[in-house]
Amino acid sequence: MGMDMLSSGLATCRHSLTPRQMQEALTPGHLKKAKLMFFFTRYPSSTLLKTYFLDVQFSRCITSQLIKWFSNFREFYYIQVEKFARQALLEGVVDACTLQVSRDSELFRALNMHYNKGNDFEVPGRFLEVASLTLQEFFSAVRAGKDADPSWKKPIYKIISKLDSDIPEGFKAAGCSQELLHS
DNA sequence: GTGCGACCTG
DNA sequence: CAGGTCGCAC
Repeated sequence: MGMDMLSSGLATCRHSLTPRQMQEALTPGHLKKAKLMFFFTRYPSSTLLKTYFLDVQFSRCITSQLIKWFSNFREFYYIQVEKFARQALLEGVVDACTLQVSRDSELFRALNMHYNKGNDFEVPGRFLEVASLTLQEFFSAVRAGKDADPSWKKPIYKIISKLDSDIPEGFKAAGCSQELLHS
């Protein structure tokens, strides 16, 4: 009721900055690059991001936007995995161990479609391992009825957050979006 | 106070 | 994906 909507956070980006200060926003190319980076890291720190987007003039807004992107990536990722985990449960899967995400599985297709649209990047095998583990964790949790707890996903996030791997140096190159589009 | 993450919404 | 809110930690 009448409260000012001036909450802190991303919305505070609009300030009286000179044209030169507020220049250089993130481009579609940066987004594409970020999506591919997701195959290696699900929880990149702002520090790490700064070292992989050397062509970006970081500001609180830019940093927040990049962090937000990965947050959105994770959201999509976990939703997809959970969906397939529940589906496997309904289909009568018994051993969580038998749930492996391969390059020809439907889950992979969905994820690859989202983060690697043109399928022009070779997804690292490590990502398949992480995805498989995530799938198994969700499967086991749901099967055990853990989802009754409002915060049942937290333990899973904790596990997955420790599985980030190093990002290839090639990603540091400004126009890497082009070179990476091989194989 | 600020930064970050999850969750919800459009 | 961006916008906003809430909660947690520093």
